[in-house]
Amino acid sequence: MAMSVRTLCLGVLSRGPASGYEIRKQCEEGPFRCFFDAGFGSIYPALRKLVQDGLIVGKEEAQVSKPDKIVYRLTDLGWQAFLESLTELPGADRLKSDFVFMMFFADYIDPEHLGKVIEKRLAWYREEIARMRACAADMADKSESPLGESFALGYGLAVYQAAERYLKDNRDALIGSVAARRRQTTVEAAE
Amino acid sequence: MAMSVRTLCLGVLSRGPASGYEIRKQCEEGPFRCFFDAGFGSIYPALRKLVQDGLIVGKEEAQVSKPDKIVYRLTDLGWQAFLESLTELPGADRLKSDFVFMMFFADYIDPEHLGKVIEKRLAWYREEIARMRACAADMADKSESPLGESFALGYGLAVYQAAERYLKDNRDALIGSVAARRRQTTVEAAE
DNA sequence: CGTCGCATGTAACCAGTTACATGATTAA
DNA sequence: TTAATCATGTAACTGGTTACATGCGACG
Repeated sequence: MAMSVRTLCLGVLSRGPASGYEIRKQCEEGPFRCFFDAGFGSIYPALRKLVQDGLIVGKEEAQVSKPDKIVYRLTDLGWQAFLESLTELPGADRLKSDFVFMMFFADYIDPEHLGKVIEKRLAWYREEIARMRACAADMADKSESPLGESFALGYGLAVYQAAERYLKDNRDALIGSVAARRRQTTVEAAE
Repeated sequence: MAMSVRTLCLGVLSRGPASGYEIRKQCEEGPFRCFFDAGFGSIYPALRKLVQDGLIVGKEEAQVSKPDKIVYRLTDLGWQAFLESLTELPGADRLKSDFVFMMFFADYIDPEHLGKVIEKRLAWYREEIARMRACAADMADKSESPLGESFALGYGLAVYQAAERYLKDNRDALIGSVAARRRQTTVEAAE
């Protein structure tokens, strides 16, 4: 299965009709947040393509004190394509982390800056974890909420918590060691 | 800091001279493996660009019973650029996971296929964890190995282990529930 | 005698990002 | 009146992937 903005849109629409703007919102805020990202610049063209291919249909809806919006929903063909995509094998995960790249070269980073960077990441993780917890609580309220959604959310939560814990537990040792090594090399250079 | 193949090459070369081919190998096998990925099609052009910009220099080296290779190393300017890139703030991580996308819609997946997919992912995690452990052991042998490298490796290990554990602990419940719900809806449809 | 590993590269392609354009309404 | 939110979209660009081209030596 090649996860692209295209399949992402099908997935979001399988949960109910939505406009392009709302799809974007769900990527930013909903349970999707941690795994997917797509900007307007990729969503709108994808939606148009999906309409062309007959996988979705759009209906313009007027709103009070808001611009009109085009609400899309899956067609039978769209449902078929979506369900079929779920029978394939998922491709490999791809993680691109500037942060880990940086940590990899921590020895070259000023300990003070290093501390700041890790602190910031830690704060970010905590925010994300809180958001996910809130999302999980929301889900628990609704009975008959999809099993997959809570499984995926739990998965993300487990991973984020592990990352948070690792950073919390190892940050001081790393920063301390880097600082110590720096002092040492400074002394050596002076001799 | 915008992590790109360009900065990736600088990072790899900061650990010692290497050819384009060797850089690729390190991305595939070394401690970089879990965080970065780049093919020849992006590495070779990046290297040429870096030479043009004066950040690295290449020297052709003959080898016995192997094709010649071009070994690159950082120039002073290259070191400067690399170190400076480490003073910036890292961008947000981007994870693209077909697997989590699929799990999100587990309710629509045939339980048998679901089991197979999760099993495969679990096996993959175990392989990766073993590889990382071996890599960590290698590092421990060498004294004076960079602190950042083991920190980054430990971080990856922590995350992968958490993912593995979550999958192991929750897989049966998920598959069971999906199967049960399917049976139920089948019965309801029959009525 | 085939094919795998080493080694370098190019060209076409594609997906997605960024920046821009438009415009109404609402809250500070 | 300024900024923010809702809402849709386009055009240019960038970065990276894929597939191809080339060639030698080793191994089975």
